[in-house]
Formats: sequence, structure tokens, C-alpha cells
Amino acid sequence: MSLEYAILVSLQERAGSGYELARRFDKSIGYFWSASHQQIYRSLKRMVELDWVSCDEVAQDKRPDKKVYRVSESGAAELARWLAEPVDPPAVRNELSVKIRGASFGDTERVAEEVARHRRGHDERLAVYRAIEERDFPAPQGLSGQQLHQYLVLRGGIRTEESMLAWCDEILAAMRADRD
Amino acid sequence: MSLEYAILVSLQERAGSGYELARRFDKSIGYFWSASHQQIYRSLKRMVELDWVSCDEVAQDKRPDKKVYRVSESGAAELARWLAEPVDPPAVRNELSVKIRGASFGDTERVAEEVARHRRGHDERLAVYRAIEERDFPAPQGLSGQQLHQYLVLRGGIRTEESMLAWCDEILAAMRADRD
DNA sequence: CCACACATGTAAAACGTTACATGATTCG
DNA sequence: CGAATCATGTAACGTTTTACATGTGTGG
Repeated sequence: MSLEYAILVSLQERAGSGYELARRFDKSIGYFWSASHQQIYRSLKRMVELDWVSCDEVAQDKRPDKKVYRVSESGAAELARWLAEPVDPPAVRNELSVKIRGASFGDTERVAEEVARHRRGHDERLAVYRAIEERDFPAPQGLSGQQLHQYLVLRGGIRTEESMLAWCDEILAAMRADRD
Repeated sequence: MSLEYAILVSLQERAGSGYELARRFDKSIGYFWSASHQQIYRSLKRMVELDWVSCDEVAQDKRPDKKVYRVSESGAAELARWLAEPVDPPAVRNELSVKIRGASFGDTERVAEEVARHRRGHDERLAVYRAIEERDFPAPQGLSGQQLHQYLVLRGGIRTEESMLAWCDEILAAMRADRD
């Protein structure tokens, strides 16, 4: 049910259509909660039934009509309730770790290449996060409220990518040393 | 299908029953791939059908019989094939980030408490990992092959927990400063 | 005698991914 | 004229989670 709450947060920040939400889940929100448009439309349907959101059909000029969703009073109450509730730490599932642990049962060279490939991905993602940080939060000291919270989540992304990058480097160095 | 490969890796390290695998997924393997006993029994069934593992029933003294699984030749080949194949980076889904980003729409104090709770969890897990590191890998420089790979996966866990811990501290400090 | 470890499963519900499906407008 | 963007969905399939289900032996 977490997707529903991620949608509530996003709609609280700004009301929007399913399509607009899908765009947001491709970028900002998507950096910490990914969802496809199919999931989003399905969830919105459910959330209308639960009366967590209301839906207004808006006719547009030279574009298809869209349905603008906004958080209802009971949706806001439900979000507040969920925010105060403890959550379990997520189950760990790291496919790359499985490959590293099993490397000896296959071609270790190929596994090392895979690690290098992941390294590049983390490097790119880190560059994106850092660009957002510089552009949107040039003076983090003065932030408060919603902006501070957005910044802190971005900081989590930066820290995670930095950590993954350093780990990939450690693996690559150790595997190279082992090979020689 | 990744669970199947995690099981193949574990059975390559040592043959065992479904129950024993479930225990391993509660600790060592579980630190980077979690799975319940229901999932494991279902996967083993499928893997027998695919002929990736063979199964011997072993009668035990004063204990229920058990089925010992071991990787077959075709299972070993399948694992080697999968190891060389690239995988997509996993979809990000961080519930705590959703709560932080949405904190302003509820009781920020309660969200901060939740962050503190997670911080304790990461701290405990880090202590466990560090204990394993000291006990099992006192001289990491000399490691090679399977042991090196196990060590590198453990290093990933340590780095992740350290990173999460530092992030939680950053959040708590910033939220405290914002409140005052 | 009760709880815990050993040992193996089934079934239903929730959730996620992939494929299919449609149709308008804008930009090169 | 074809590709991209806007806009919304359905259906099938696979995986994961949660609950249910059963039975033996050991130690306190």
C-alpha cells in the first residue's frame, strides 16, 4: 500500500493527473519510489473508492481531457496517520551481491565487468543528484519545512550513490589483485 | 527468478535441505537476499522440475526425515550462464524517504522518532556485520576466490549501514535545527 | 506440560511487470 | 509523414506476503 502514500505526498505537494504523476515518478519522486503508469492508474482508482482523493475532469485546449486528482480531507488524515506509524526496514534484495558471492561458480572476469557496469550507473546517477543539489539547494543551511525535507531525501540519494560507487571500486581493486 | 540463483549459490557452497536453506536466508545469505521458507520450498520444487538440483531423502535419527538438495550439472551450467548476464539496477523503493518527504503533512516530531528508530536498527546491524568481519576475516589482504567474494559482499553491507547511519544523523540534526 | 527447534508444505491476497490497446496533437 | 508527447486504461502473468496447516523430539 506504500504507493498510495507516495501518491498522497506527491498530490499534497501539487494536485495533478495520473499522467502528471507518472512523469513525477520518472524523476523527483522516482528517485526514492518508482512506479509505472499502470500502477499509478490502478492506485488512483482505488484511492477514489476509498475517498482519499477527489477527481475533477478538466477539458483542455488542443489536448485530451485529463482527470485532476487532489487529496481529500480523509486522505490527508490517512496520510497523517500513516506518517506517524512505524514501518519495518525493507527486505534486502541485492542481485549484484548474489553475483559477487557466486562469482567463483562462473566466469569471475564477467562478474567484474558487471560490477564495472554498475559502477558507471551509480556514477551517472550521482552526477544527476549533485546537479539537482547545486541547482535547487545552493544554500542548504537556511532550508526549513517542506524544502528541507526534500533536500534531506536528496541527500540520502547522494549518500547511497557515493557509498555504492566506493564499494564497486573496492570490489574491482580486490578482484584485480586476486587475478594477478 | 533471482531467488533460484541465490539458492544455487548457497547450495554450491554446501548442499542442504529446504529448512537449512531457510536458516541460511535468516543470516548470511539473508544479509543481501531475504526469502521466507514458503518461497524457498516453492523454488526448490520448481528447480527439481527444471533439473537444476537433485534431491535425496535422508532419514535422520530422532528427527523428521529431510530432503537434501544439491546442484546438478545443468544447474551449475545455468548458474554460470546467469552470472555472466547483465542485470538491471534494482528499482528504488524507500518507504522512510516517502515519510521524510511527506513529514510536513503530518507530525514531524513523530517522523523524526521514526528516523531515530531506523538509526538504531542500522546501528545494530552494523555491529553484527563488524563482528562477523573481525571474526571471519581478520586478514582481508590475503583473501582470494570464494572467501574474498564473501568478504566483499560483507563489505557492501558494512558500507550500506554506515551510509544509512550517517544519513539518519544528518536528518536528525537538520530536523532538530529546524524545530528550534 | 509448554515452548522451541526441526521439517515440510498449501492457499489466498496483494503487489509488480509486461504486453496490449486507443487516440489526439506537435515538431521536424 | 513519422516520432514524440499527452492522456488513459485493461489483461495476463509472475512474485511476494500472510495466514493456515501438521507433526516429532528436546529441554526446562
